[in-house]
Amino acid sequence: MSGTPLVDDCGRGRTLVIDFSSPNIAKPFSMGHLRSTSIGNALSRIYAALGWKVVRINHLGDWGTQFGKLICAFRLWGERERLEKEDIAYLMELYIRFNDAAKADPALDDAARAAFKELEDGGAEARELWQVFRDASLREFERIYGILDVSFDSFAGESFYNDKVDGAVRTIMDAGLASTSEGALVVEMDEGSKEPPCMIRKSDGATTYAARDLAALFYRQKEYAFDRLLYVVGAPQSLHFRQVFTVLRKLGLAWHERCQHIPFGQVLLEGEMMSTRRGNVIFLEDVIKEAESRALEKMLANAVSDDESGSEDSAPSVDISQATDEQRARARILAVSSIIFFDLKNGRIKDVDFSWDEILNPHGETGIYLQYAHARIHGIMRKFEDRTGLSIDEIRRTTPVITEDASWPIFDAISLLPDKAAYAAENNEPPVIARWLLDLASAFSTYYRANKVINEDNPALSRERMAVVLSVREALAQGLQLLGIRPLDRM
RNA sequence: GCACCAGUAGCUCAGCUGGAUAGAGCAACAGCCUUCUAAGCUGUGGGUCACAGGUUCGAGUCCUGUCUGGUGCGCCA
Repeated sequence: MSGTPLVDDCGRGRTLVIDFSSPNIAKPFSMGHLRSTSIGNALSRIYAALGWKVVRINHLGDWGTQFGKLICAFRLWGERERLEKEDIAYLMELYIRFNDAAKADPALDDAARAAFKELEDGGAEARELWQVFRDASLREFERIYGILDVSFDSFAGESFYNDKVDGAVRTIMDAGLASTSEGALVVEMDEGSKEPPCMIRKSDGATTYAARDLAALFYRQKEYAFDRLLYVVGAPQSLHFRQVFTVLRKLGLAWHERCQHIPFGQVLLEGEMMSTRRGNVIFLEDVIKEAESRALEKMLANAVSDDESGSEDSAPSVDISQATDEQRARARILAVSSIIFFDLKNGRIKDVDFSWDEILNPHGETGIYLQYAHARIHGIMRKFEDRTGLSIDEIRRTTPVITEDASWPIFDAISLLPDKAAYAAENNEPPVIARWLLDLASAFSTYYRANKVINEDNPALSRERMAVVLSVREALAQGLQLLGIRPLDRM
């Protein structure tokens, strides 16, 4: 723990259930998946800091016709050894191959639907394949979540609700809300509303996305008795959530008001939606690797120009393979910081066009800038006691005496955090914290340039400035953590 | 066709719920490393806040309409 909490625990005693990340199984983690993950993770941390009890749910897309496709593809071309060795990459290959083949031969789609029906009916072989696919995918996701420092309390995905859907449908029918339309079971929206009805059972009797979400809602309300339920899901699904929440309201369930869809804009590639199937997709790990090697390069170059006091204007050539494990670990955290921050610095609802140049840019309003400010304070701390003979701990424990005008803008910036955190939670907008961090880091950077903290001749000044800088460090660390970013002590 | 979302500097965006001369970053240009990390700091140029009305003492912010763009619209999830 880093000292006293900087935000009020106004959410004490309340429970938040937050559904985020929720990737579809059998596809590698793409930049498209990152948004829900980073926004959801940041919101989880912000609410938790405000005292809420937070239940993080990864509603895995581990059910549906797509598994019929995978099962079919595996029966046609599958090799166990490759699956075990290549995990998710192999699954994706099969998935793409199947989709291509189905374009030429539509009968394959029927076979896929049949295979999914087998799965739903509990066919042993289909079930076994599904389990293998799911396990392989989950292993891969857990690895990525480890890199991102994201965790979940539950991975109960769509398959988990398979045996709960009938109950949910029955509840809706018993309430007299369901009607039959073109052979399917639907709930009509409000009188006079132009919204299409919510379909809860297909004409062939199969369950729908909406029915599974309703089953999940009933289950979560019973299991967690939440005060708020957030769905961090892309904006294109707005209609779906309006329909589902309307069904809750029509059932007379007062808690429908506690459920909220938190939409966000899509990550586009050259103006188009990313699609694993079409192959125009950027994988998260490729971005992390590129950012990491650039960070390492800079890190090693800095170390070189540090040793040779000569002016090394043109970047010295460095050999990344010489990096220590410790340097690699730092570079990775820095890479992840810049990617997460890039995702969180702007309003949720905006679409973002993916650009290597922008996401890898080390200058300006970036995660790197924030980490740099934090690391520089640690740099001062490492030298302070030897040079001044003063104790950091002692300064930390003492109420600072403020005499310099330059100190005030810093404390003013810091003092905004509680309001920002409350506002960020109320509006479910992590970027509010991101913008506050940039303001604080910018104020600090200016201060840092103009006010040397270590001053051997003036202990009183050293004390005051150290107190200022320690407060900045704590606030930066706290803000970064609210966004799910691990602060670095050294760069 | 209907619904939802958006439109602020060349580009990417803030603008915390109506308050004074609209702010950052990137890009461009000009400066700053013998002193705590230059992944930084300082400065310059750049805006009819899509358009038109309305409410108000006051509108980038609220209302109406128009235009432009994005997304979605029962048997995918």
